[in-house]
Amino acid sequence: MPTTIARQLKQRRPFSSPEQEALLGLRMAAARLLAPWAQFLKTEADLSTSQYNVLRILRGSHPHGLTCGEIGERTVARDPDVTRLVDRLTKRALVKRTRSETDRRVVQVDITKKGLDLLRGLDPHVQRMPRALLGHVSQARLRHLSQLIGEVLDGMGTFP
Amino acid sequence: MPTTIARQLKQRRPFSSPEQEALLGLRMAAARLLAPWAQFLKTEADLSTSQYNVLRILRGSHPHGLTCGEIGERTVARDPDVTRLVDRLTKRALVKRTRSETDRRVVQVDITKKGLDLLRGLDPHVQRMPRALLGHVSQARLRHLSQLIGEVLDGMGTFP
DNA sequence: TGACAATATTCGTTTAAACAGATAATATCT
DNA sequence: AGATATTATCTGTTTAAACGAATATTGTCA
Repeated sequence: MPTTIARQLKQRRPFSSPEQEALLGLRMAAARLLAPWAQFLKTEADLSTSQYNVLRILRGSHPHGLTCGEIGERTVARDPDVTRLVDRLTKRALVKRTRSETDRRVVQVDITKKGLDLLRGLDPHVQRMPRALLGHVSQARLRHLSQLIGEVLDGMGTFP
Repeated sequence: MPTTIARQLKQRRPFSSPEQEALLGLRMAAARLLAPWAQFLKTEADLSTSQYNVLRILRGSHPHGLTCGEIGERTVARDPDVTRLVDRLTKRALVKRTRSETDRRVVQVDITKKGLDLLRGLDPHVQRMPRALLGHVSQARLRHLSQLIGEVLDGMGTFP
């Protein structure tokens, strides 16, 4: 018996529009995916999701590093908050700062060996997660799902 | 030109599996949906998403109210944390507590008129949101998306 | 040179969430 | 009646995020 989103939400009434149903479905899926993920990161590596994301970004541009501004752009955070986040990561020696030689205002933040090791230790679980959470859906359907999500993301409006 | 999730993520490599792509897609969609929502609730009504959810739940069982334990079950929160959340809502007179007559250990938490008014004021925006965010995708495709998400939610594994 | 812009930081503050531990009040069961 | 369980609270603490405001340093440009 196929389970509808309304059923999952223990909602009596059907949805008033396909948009409503899709949005609620995405929100519910998100909640069920993100919470375990955040939990896992915290217990396993004592990282918040933002911290993990920043580390991932930095691994992506290793060994060049990124400026605080660039990090802020990619994570939609404001400069002072980036500074503090980097502070916390620096305190644990997962990243390091170096003044740029060419423009001495900017600071290059780069992931350290310890940071890379931490991420590498997490990688197997990160690899495992998709199958653990989505393994019960056929690959053809997952491809279809990705296709549709791509369309949703592409040109998604703003709210409010 | 269709946009893939890999493109949205500014990722060079394609995904190693459909599961990975779908999971990342869901996470990204979630982030882009949930952040504006949280932002909106905060600026418009000074509510956190958990607070809003609790109010919604209470509206659903108005005027009977729910015990703290029941609220905790539905929001996966511990009792002391429920108490504090209810504290905050009580301080703003959005909910009220009443000792149960039959079992004087339990406290019935119920949404107040003020809380109902607050929710009602939000409702139009809540109605508007789905179209604002997803209006660019055809209804047929959204129905398809909901169908797939339903399958994902149904029998989703656990992680770790 | 001097005004202005850009970059990162510092400081202070507020907030909600999360967790642990202890306690009061009441029910229930033997 | 007494032991135990349940329900909600209180207390204390830690944490990260978020916001505002100010500041030092450096670069840019007229």
